[in-house]
Amino acid sequence: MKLYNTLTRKKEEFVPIEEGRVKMYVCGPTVYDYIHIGNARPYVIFDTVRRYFEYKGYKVDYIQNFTDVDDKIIRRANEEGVDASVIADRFVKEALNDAYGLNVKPATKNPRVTEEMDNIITMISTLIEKGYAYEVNGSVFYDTKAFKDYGKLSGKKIDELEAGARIEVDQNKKSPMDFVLWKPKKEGEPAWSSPWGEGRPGWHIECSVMAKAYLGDTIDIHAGGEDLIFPHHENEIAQSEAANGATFSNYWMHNGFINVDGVKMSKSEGNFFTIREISEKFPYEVIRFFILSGHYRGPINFSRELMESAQNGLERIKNAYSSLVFMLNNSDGTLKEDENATIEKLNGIRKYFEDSMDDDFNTADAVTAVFELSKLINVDLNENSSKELLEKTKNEFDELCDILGIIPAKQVKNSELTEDEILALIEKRAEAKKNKDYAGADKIRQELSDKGVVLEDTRQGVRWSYK
RNA sequence: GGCGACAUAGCCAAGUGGCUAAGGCGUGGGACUGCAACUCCCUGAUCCCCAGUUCGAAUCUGGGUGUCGCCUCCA
Repeated sequence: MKLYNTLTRKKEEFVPIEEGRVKMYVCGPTVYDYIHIGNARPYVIFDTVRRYFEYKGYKVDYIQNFTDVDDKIIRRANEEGVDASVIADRFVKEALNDAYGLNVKPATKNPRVTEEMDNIITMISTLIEKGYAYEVNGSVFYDTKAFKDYGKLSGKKIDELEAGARIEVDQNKKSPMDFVLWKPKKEGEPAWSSPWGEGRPGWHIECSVMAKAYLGDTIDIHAGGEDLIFPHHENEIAQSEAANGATFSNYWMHNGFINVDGVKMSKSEGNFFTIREISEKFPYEVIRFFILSGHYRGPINFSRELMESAQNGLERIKNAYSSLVFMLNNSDGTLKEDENATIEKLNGIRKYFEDSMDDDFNTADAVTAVFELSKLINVDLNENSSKELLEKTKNEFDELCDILGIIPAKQVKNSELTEDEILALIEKRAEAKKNKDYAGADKIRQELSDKGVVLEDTRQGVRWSYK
């Protein structure tokens, strides 16, 4: 397996620290609002990475944090007149709901900043002891000049950064590039006690601490959005490697951004979409499928047209799957002589899928493999196919879709009618059709449709499914 | 200003030296069909421009043009 490592800017063969195990840390959202389509991308992409590792037989430790202390959370809490923890709890819950909807497997652990204060204070203390951090008036800053590798991930040089720095510099800092590890309490803000007084941690320290706490000093893969490369991930490296005296992460993976109309999505542009909003128009699974249809490192554009395109494509896959299940239910027998060619095709499709995923998780090509499989079902299989072949096809379909996190089956049990009642109505309609009573037949089809059951007349007979 | 990414059909999108440049959506035509849906067949590319390397380039090199991102909270 090869994956693109931001640190070396090359595709590299993946070699785990511990055989058969992958330690992954993915930067999670700040919980001040519902997660947006941009957050959904790393959720879906790295969940798919995880699923593929698991398919390959690895055990994956998957850690994704929630940033639950932050200016934006505090601001919102003040607006609503509630405690910051109320806002954080609410949106952690909502983020988990959205992740569930996107069929993201639960993380091994979702640590939260507020639950890691002891570890945070310990690491900051270590950094001070080792001479990588200094305290001024209740603030603790990281001394970027003390860490000689600073800039190795983003390819930036401190001097150039200083020249280009346009931010208002905190007078307490030794250098403009130094970043805060601990900030003193301000009135009306949540605070924790520390050796440097009441306060709260800076943003970057949390990920270093949580990765260490749950995965150890050196992890296999650290992932997140490309905007996190600098300064967030650069700072994490500086913190972790200085404190632990070990390589922080062997591989760094970054997903590209989602644009809207070719421009970055942002609240100020007014082109901001939460997953919740989108899910009112398009099912979650379409959002997931849409994200997987492009390469994770490139930018993708978000628009209604593209979502519709994704929806139609997914529908095609689902139709093929229903057709397969329908054929399977009415089949029997072992593999026939003339079916060997189809078996060959199945093997070829699986290989294509694996080759694609092995090459830096090329999900766009992996999706193509699923389309090929759909085509195979529609063209090469029919009512005379053996049960063995159909089962083999279904197994492959299920496995590939499971890696991508696509659920090909139509939703189940979405009707007040029992299966017997449905079959009875189908029988009744067949009778009407036989008597050329098409109005009557259509009436029954409409009745079923109103009750959530869709009928389709295929060459092999009437196929029904829930809406 | 510094650093970086990208440019392939109407749209989306793979492909990083070598058969007729995947796949999806859409369009148009046809088949099937009582209708509908599904499905099938057919339908589309001087691979941004120029120069170079090579027997051979979408793919490598140089230059140009264009779009975008990071450098400030951000997935």
